[in-house]
Amino acid sequence: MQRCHEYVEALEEERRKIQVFERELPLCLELVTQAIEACKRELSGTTEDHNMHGQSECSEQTSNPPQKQDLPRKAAVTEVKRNGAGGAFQPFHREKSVGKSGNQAISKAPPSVPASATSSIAGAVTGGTGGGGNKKEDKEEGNQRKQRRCWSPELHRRFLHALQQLGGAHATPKQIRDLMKVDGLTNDEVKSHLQKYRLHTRRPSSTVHNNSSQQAPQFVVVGGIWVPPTEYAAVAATTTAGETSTISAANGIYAPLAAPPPAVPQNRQHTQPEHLQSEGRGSHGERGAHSNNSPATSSSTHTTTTSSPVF
DNA sequence: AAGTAAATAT
DNA sequence: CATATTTACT
Repeated sequence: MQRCHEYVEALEEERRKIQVFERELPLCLELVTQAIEACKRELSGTTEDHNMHGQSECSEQTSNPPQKQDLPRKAAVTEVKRNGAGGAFQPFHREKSVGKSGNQAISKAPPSVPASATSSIAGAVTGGTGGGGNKKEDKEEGNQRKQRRCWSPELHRRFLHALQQLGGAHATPKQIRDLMKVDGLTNDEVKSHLQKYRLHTRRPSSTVHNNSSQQAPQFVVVGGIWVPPTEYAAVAATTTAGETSTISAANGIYAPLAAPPPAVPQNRQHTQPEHLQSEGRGSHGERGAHSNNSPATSSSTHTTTTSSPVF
């Protein structure tokens, strides 16, 4: 029994190590977890003692007792791509793109693990995708689009941090990823985020359908660097001599961080002769009759939500 | 492997 | 309908 106990502990340690690679080795985690549970069952069976101690971080402990709790011992084959080096596994291939609307119900999250991560960030970082809860058990089906990586503020924070260390948004995805030190984060994911980031940092003008009347411009993007919601003004301040230090407001999206001030389209006084119509992006039949001085033009649709991308 | 555009998912 | 994230392509 003693040995068994030690075995369990060994397994648990193993599991802790694997946990980090939840995304990459879902099956491993599952297997080890199973083993542990099996051992524990046996132990508790042998001994009257209910060794249910530190069960803290085991399988889903959803606060949903009255739920059909059939053991999820059905290893769900999850996509496991990035097998960089000696990729030992190459799961099932997904048959290219499947019909668009056909398969939406059959894919959710991999192995869910509450992951009572040790440090604060660990959770936010490691659990990258897990932004939300994973309900339905995924059913088989070889196809499974990669789980959407959720860029939690934590991740974005790291992203920015890395970006800084590399000075500027010219950093290469790989470099960034390395500095971020986030497990499971792939190059492509970073690349993608970077793309978005760049898109956003670039003068978000033109398309901006801002009516000059719209309250005080919540954020003026002056050659700034995009900063995560609130906070982290510090980061900016630290790194470079923050010339312009006007952190955007609450839902601020952009923040100033001394940078080679690109042409900054300052406030446009009600200049009407300004033909901002830079690109005739396809179908934009909004511009009906201009000469209409009708007041109707005013805020027709309040839906004009100042979009605030969140990371 | 970096950039970028197109495809999808939310 | 707008965005966020993934894929495909170069």
